[in-house]
Amino acid sequence: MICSRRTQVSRKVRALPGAPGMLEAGRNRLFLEIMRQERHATLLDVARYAGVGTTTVSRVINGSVGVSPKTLAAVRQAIKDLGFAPNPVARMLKGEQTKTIGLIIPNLADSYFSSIAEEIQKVACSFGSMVIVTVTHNEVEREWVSVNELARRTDGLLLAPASSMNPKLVERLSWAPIPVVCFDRPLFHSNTSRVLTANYQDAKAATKHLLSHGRERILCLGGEASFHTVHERLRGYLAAMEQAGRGPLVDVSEHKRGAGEAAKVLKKHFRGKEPPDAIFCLKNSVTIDCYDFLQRFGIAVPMEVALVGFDDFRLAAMLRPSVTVVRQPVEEIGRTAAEMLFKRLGEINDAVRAGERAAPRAGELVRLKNELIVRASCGCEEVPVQRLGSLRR
Amino acid sequence: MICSRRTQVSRKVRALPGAPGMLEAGRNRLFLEIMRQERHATLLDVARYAGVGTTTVSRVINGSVGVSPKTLAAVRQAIKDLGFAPNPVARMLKGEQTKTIGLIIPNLADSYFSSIAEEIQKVACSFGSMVIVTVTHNEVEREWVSVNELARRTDGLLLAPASSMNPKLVERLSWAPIPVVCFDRPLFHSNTSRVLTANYQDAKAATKHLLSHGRERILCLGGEASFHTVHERLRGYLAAMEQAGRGPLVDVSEHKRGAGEAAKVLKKHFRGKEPPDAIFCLKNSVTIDCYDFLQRFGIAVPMEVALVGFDDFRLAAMLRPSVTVVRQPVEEIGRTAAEMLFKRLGEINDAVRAGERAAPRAGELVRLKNELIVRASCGCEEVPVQRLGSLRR
DNA sequence: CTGTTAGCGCATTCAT
DNA sequence: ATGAATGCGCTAACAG
Repeated sequence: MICSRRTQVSRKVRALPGAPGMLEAGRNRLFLEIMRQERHATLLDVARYAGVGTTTVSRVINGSVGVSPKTLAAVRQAIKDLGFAPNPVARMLKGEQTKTIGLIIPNLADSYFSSIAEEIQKVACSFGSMVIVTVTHNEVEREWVSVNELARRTDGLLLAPASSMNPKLVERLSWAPIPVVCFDRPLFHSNTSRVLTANYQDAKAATKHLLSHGRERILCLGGEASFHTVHERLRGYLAAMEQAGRGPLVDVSEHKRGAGEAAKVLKKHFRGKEPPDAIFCLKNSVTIDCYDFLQRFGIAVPMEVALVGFDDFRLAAMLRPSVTVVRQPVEEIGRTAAEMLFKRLGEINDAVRAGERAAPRAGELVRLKNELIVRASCGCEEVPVQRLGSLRR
Repeated sequence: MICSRRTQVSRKVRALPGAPGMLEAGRNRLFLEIMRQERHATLLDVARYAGVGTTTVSRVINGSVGVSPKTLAAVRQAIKDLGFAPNPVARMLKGEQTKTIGLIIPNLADSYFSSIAEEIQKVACSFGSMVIVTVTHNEVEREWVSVNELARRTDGLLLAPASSMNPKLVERLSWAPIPVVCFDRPLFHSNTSRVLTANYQDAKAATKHLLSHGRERILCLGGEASFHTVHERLRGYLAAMEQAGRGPLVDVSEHKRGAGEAAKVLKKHFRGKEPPDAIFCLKNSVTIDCYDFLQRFGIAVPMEVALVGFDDFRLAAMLRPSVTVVRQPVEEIGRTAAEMLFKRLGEINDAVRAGERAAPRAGELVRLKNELIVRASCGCEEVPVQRLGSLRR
């Protein structure tokens, strides 16, 4: 967008004869300036070149309705000759759609979110929109800034809220004239649509699975309990334990970066007089840290301790023992959220071009199902090694 | 950006008395309209509210130089009261910086690229810019579209070219008035800056490492050889083998999605009369597929077959045996590329606000070093299990 | 069917 | 120190 000579050059162009059937000389000059990339062709350039008005060109760009075949051809040719493409920024300023959506997630390096981002990207692309991604690192402050920046330059927002309890943000969003769809975590007391998974239910199921293996002292190891997702999973665990008449064993102390913290917590538990005989991890990274710990200290899985984690991860199936997990439908989450947003965007668009303001609609809630991927760490059998015979002759 | 009632409301406001020391009635009306989110406050609103001109408000926003303390305070108050924030889109249209950069990568779900994206995001944020991400899936067509879309609405581009040999794109970029930095892969015959890693050299080193373990029949397993990165790594492998006087053993047939293909290829090799005693994988996903195959068929690593892969991956250290890899400095790649872009952007900005067009500068080449992470799969010893004593008392 | 014109919100000369 | 006026590129009333 930086183009220092633009102003001067453009003045020159504007001084050119603009009558239909422009002089060859002027035409060439115009052509050259643009070809030399000194600036982009504008609508006006095309109009002049084709010897028509700007409106006509505009019409040709957006649908070509009500334009005589002859002019149409001329304009098309002009567009081609000049390599004209409408300036999206100018369109935005006119209050049209920006053809851009915002995606606000905690972290791009996390495969969970980056996979969702990939899906969202695809959907957006299919709707002819681009995606601006911002990262919050779960900090409400950064989220606030992102929302405000994006609200002015996007058609809609896809948001994994840094906190589910954020009245300030809720108010801001009710304010904003753009639709928002939350995913992974809800945003309480707001009427934004949400795409969530059955955290409670499937955590409960996972815990029950462990219980069905005869495990009694199941340690529930948490991520930060402040996240609604983790909170729900914890609730599921507690429900299952209570239902089974077992006392809960929970440690949701802060597991920040690095295996160090997890190891410390685990050591404490394994030094106790009644060490756990199973562990249920509420979060991807905790599962991995935990596995690392067990492996490093030679604690046999699943014989001594069974393990189930929430969230699948690449290679979970390739570890020995392979790790049983609750898998979230990652792709589906992203796809669904994006589709909901574009659906709403479509409605708004229709409303705008028909009557007035679109009817404010209460947000929907879509709850997706997770899947318990049974592998070996829970106590179920390992997939045996395949026959070697076929290879070694 | 969709706001159907805007036009009407704004007309009303514009008709309000605009004299300094605006009437309380008008002031309240203005205030209410904006507070009711019927529209965003504009520069003009602020000016009217504060009883000053738009220029003054503009000055206050950008630096506040040459404004009397009294007016300054008044304007600041007005901005606060009205919750005014400048519309970024309008600024863009004025030919200012868009405060947006474009990131074009093959895939967001790939942890290599998503980690890079995360870093880029951070850097951009620190420069007050947002990032629009588009995904090419290594298709030149999609890349072409992305570049063209982004060129008009961003200050600069960060690009992992779908193909290193793309004259059309090269020409288009020389055209575009925005700076481009390529990473991971170069773009031949273009003068864009590049951030690459020492693929050749470190692939050679990795191969040598395998050779130093006495391996003789080292199979080089490839990704798509069309990528420059893979090509370079292959060259490194070949150089090492030749230097060691060993015949190369290469299979870079297409390894598309799924372990199926890799398994097929590997089966062929292991059924041969002289099966490989080591494998060097040129690409992350191939390494994993390969490991999976070896594990599934019970081929002992590193005893029967040693394994080294290019690109580190999460859990490589936790597999048993752990996997030796060449690790690319992922974060550094992203950070460096982004910083180079913003440096260039700064130069251009300076040039624009000083004289004229910034001097076109030849692109730099930064080549980052990779690191051979020695773990167990190459034949080096496994890290032993830690003492249990400290845990079990 | 087609052209003229008036803004969208801001930054920016050029006056005062 | 301050303000009026102009235009960035485009769309959409509103005429012909």
